[in-house]
Amino acid sequence: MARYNPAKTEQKWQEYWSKNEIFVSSRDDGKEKYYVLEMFPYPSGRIHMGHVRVYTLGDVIARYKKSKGFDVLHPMGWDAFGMPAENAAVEHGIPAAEWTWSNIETMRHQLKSMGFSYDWTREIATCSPDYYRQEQAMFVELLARDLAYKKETWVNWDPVDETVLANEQVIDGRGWRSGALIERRLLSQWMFRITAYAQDLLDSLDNLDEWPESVRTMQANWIGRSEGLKIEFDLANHSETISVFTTRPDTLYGASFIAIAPNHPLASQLAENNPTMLSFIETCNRLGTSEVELEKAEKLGFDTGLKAKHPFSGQEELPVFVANFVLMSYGTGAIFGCPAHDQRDIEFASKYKLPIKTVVAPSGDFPDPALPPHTAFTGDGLMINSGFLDGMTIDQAKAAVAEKLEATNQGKRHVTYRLRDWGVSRQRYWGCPIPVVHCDQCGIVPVPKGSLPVLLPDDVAFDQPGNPLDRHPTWKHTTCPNCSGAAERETDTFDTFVDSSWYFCRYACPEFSMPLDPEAMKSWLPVDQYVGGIEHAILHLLYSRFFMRALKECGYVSFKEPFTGLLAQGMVCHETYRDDSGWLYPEEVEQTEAGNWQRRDNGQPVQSGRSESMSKSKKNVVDPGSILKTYGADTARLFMLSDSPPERDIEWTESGIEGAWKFVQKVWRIAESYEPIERQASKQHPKDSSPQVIQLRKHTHQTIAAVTKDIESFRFNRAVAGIRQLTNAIAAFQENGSGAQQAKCEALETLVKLIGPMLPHLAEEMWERLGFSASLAQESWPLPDTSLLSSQTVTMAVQINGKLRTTLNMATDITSDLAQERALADPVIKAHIGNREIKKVVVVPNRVINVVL
RNA sequence: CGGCGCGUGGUGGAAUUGGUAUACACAACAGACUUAAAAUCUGUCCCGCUUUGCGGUUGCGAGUUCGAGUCUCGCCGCGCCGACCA
Repeated sequence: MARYNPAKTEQKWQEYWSKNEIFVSSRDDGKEKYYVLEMFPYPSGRIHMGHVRVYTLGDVIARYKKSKGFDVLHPMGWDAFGMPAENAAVEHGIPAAEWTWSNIETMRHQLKSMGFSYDWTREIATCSPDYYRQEQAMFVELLARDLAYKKETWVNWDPVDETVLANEQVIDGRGWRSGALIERRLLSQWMFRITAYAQDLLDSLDNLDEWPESVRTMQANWIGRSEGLKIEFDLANHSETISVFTTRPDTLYGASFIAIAPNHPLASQLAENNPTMLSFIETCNRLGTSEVELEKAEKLGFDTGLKAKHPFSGQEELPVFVANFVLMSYGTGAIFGCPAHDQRDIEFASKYKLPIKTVVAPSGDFPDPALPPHTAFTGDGLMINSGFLDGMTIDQAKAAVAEKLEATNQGKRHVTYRLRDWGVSRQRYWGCPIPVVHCDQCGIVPVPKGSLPVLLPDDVAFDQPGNPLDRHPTWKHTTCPNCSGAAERETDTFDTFVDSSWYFCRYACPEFSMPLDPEAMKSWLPVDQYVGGIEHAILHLLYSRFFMRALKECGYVSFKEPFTGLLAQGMVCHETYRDDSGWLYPEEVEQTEAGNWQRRDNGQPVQSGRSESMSKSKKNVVDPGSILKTYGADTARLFMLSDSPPERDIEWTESGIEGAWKFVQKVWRIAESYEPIERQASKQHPKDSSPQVIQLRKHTHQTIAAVTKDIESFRFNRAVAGIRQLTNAIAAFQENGSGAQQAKCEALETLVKLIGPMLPHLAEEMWERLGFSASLAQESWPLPDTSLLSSQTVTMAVQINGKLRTTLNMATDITSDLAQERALADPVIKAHIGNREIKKVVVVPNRVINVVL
């Protein structure tokens, strides 16, 4: 008996699928469409285990849906712009484009060897001019609709690399590459007006019921809607007014100061004639953005000398501070401080000896002796010391203050969001050029659609820090499309999140001459099932949701939610190993008989650490390439599906992959040992079969029902468990009597169909061996025979006072009375009851009988 | 500090959504086959006891219920995310 040879078999079927265009999608109006998509990879060089996991999950769904009769769209492409290509250019002198395309080549080959059912004719790469020209065309339209604009914003500036850094690239106040101290700088940046849709992005989350609750909550928190009041404070000694946003207007009588952000316009104005204030503001701006520094940062203020008039009394004057904890980017950039009822304000007030006036009386004991001193009371209570508000609840007081201030035009109810507009400018080379020119005469002029794409130049130099586009001898010099005078190109490129905000649309019409083909959009979009990592739960998904709304406004699409269903899968983890020299790869260590770890090369002891997400920096990675070579794609796929549910992290283990390998071999052995019988005969199941034969048939059909349900709900680990049980039943089946061959044949054919989406190569090979000539990939999913699903008898639990005492077999249609009678007649139960009195008997049909004493 | 999630054997995890806790595997141990190994097959495998049985067990403690891994409250522990959002 030959062992299953994955290398040979897998290649055979991959060639077959490709040659016969099994997975090339085209719309057939007779069928319902199903678009399944996994997040496309960044072409970093080689695929990693995370890719294997997410693409396996998507492939199971795609193959399953195809067998259920859907017109499936399952494409793949490349998120191909981004920093690593530039780093390769800097470090190894390889042009970014060349590096990227060669990585794509390698990874495409690797993905193909995994046997994924992609329609490769629709492949796209975001770095291809065919792709980014369309992105540029869409940008021009967003610009025309004021959904894109240029604005001065504060950014993290790395003075050594001469580039803007994202928050996550600033580590402890220093640039992640250069190590230079990061400055806050005001730079002119391109922005997308995502805030225009803040409310809709929030409201629509309610309709995304096929998304995980956690992702919806994260998005809602990110958008961060708060309702409050804008209050205008007149100044006693200045002509300006200060507009303040608050969610606690009820505490207005407790106000003891006003604080404005260091970069508030009024602060800048005052600092012009006040060097001390200017230097205070500069200190604030230098403050790093890292968590640690913010955590430690003391609340600091600078008294401007201005006095604000309390809107109610008009008499009371509140000092106006510039304070480092007030953010210009939220609300109005100014607050009123009510120390008694806000933790930040009480810290500030304690430092600067400002009054602390209680206006909300707690119902219980406050201050709570258990709490540290200087703790603000933020709970519920009734208003005191607050004039006309006294005695009201917080909510009543909020409404009363809003009403009164609105009546006198000193305030207005206002909703504000934590969400900021999306800054899309990057001072980088390897990205989509932003298609505008800067003309001295005409200002910012979009590049006309006929002149697109604005191509990235190939001949760029990385010998200096900063953006090579900016230094290119010729590229940025051009003429104004408007006046034909000399003009300069925009040298910023797009954030790569822009590229990934619409790629899923382009798959539907990869070669269309305009951004999107309306017909294709109608046929395929939105994505029915999106699969990807939880790390993109906020930004990528939110940006895509915004982009669809923007495209809808431009008339390209008619929907606004891009992803109907979302499956967020967990990470692939592995133990970490290290010794004095640093981290070690799993293949560099081995386990001793005592269970300790040591180095393979010199036997020195090695520390093993906890299991963490696979990452190159900790070297706890396993290369899919070597796994593929040793075990083949099907085994790797099975490992990813068994044991753990998709949304949870999985631990990569040697024994786990061995277990998957053994199962693949076991299934193959069953197929090998089986002599195919006459096809016609197998269809007829005789009526005089033995109970064992009927049992196998029932098991087969129950497995179909269970596995179908499990796949529909993405519980692949359960599906695998069910398939393993059926496999064990077939292996153990020794009957030869009437109907035995037919039953075994039916079980085997079913098994092959059920493993089809998970182990497609093995399944095809077995299908062929069972005597079928057509590809399994084109077969339909089995339907259970419902007459075999129900059983005449069921095992019921009999409890006494909720404690299991025995089990009894009963007919499924037995009446409750009869079931109760039989249970009470059972000798075990009788013995337990003894001569105690029965208070009550609860009968749950086909489940349990509980005798209450 | 806040938000969200999780806690079931040595391990990954099941549990018909309030109804027989530990399915399916991994590891371990014992046995069969073998000159031997690998592979394969069979058996044991939550804990305790006075072992045909009895008692206990889903992080800990309470509650609701005829019945709780599942619902409620309070602790403890772990993980992820956010971070001065007025």
